[in-house]
Amino acid sequence: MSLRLYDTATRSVRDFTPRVPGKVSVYLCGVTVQAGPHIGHLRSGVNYDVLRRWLLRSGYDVTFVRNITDIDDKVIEKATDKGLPYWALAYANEKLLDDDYTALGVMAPTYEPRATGVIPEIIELIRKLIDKGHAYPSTDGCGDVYFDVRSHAEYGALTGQKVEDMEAAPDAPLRGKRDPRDFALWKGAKADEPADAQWPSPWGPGRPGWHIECSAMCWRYLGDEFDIHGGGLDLRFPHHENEIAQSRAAGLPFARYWVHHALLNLGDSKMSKSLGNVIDLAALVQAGIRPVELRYYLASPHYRSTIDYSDEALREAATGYQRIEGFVTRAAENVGAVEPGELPDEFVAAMDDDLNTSRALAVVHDTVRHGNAALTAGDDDAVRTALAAVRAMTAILGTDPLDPQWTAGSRSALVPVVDALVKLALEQRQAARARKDWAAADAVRDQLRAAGVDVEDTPSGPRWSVNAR
RNA sequence: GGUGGAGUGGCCGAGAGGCGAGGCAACGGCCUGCAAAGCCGUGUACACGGGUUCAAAUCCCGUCUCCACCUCCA
Repeated sequence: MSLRLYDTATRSVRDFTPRVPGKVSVYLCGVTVQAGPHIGHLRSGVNYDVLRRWLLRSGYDVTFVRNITDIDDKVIEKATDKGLPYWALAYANEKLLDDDYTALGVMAPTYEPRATGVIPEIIELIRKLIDKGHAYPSTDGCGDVYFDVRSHAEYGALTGQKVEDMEAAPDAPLRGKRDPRDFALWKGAKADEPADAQWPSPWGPGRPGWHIECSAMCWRYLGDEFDIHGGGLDLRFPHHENEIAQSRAAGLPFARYWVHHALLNLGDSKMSKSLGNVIDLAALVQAGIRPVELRYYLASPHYRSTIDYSDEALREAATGYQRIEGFVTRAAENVGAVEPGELPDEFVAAMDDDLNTSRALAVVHDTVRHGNAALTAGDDDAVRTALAAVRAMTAILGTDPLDPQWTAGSRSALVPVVDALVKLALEQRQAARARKDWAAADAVRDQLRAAGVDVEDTPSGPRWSVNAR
């Protein structure tokens, strides 16, 4: 049994077979950095990070490219509003995105190209398209170059639409278009646009249209054909449809599998910058949610299921994560930090089945339950087995509680100091308990709790931990 | 108007013709001085109306509601 993936282009789950045995190339449509990221963007990062980890664990050599779209109308507009060059705003937002991805344990991509870094490839692609009769310069002399939608018979195949049935963009001035559905490959510079947002081209100064950059980046970094192209459901049309049209019409085979993740809704609609219904990581951290808990929340539902965000559901997820974390830390205290081991067959089957993380997580919880029972029974071998399995499984999801990514904070030099101090207090408490002075014993525990230290009595004596929040 | 998708127990969330995924919450029990954690047990849910079938949450027909896309969007 090996990986099966849902492919949007065929609307079916297909066996995944990479183009080159043993190697997988992935292109993920990243973010247009017009603003800082919200948790919907983070879902995207986490979902594909899980895909990537699963491919790696399956033995593939993975080349993972995720782009940054650093120029477009809104970036220019917002930068101008703030009196900044477009590139300063784009870079600042790119850093914010990177910070959040890092905080959530999303692995850095193999490469992260920017749209403005592939202008030569973009010009080359446009030239090919014009030569083949799939693109034409605007007839009104504005410097735009358009893709001729009618010239490409496959146009609409990805989303199952017929060109005739599509609504013509209501706000689109025809400018020099032959058909209102034709889209810009190159946008001629306008008089009021900043000079540093323009590049020379055979069709006059200007900048790339929205879609062509991705075709160019795929081509430049992954070649004529590659395995998986990913992105949000909202990008299927027009963005991905247009990418396919451009690349195929230019003679490139392009992506072999199309993976789209569902969106994260807040209220009645998807979280989006333009609607303003946005929550970011900083706000959640402020509310006491740890990044690993957010990651768990984002990775738990299937990637093709919409997440209707709610504080309550996020808190419940955090509690669920803490159950796993509780077992892992207690187990490690008892039998030492066992390294991640073999994956249970059921977990592998769930992940191979179009990355069914929910089903995979059920296996994690089952294993945790058995591990807890083993802990109570004092069966160290069983504890070690369960711990190794839980660590291996959670590592795939990127939520292994013992991963240094998440334990770094508690590895403070102060830990031994606190440990010594707490031990002193616990000695007092044990003494009080020995003489059955429950009031005094409970007072110690209450004071420790107030100071941020939880005390639990176990068969092997009291243990302490810092309050989760 | 066109194209995809969804409605599952108090909540979240898998499943997709017959065996009650899993988590959170709740209740009962065990353990505990108490607590916490943990373990055991308890819930018979699949939007609605028809139909097919020995058997339907799962298939078919119809209805309702919701989401996404067709315009910048992860």
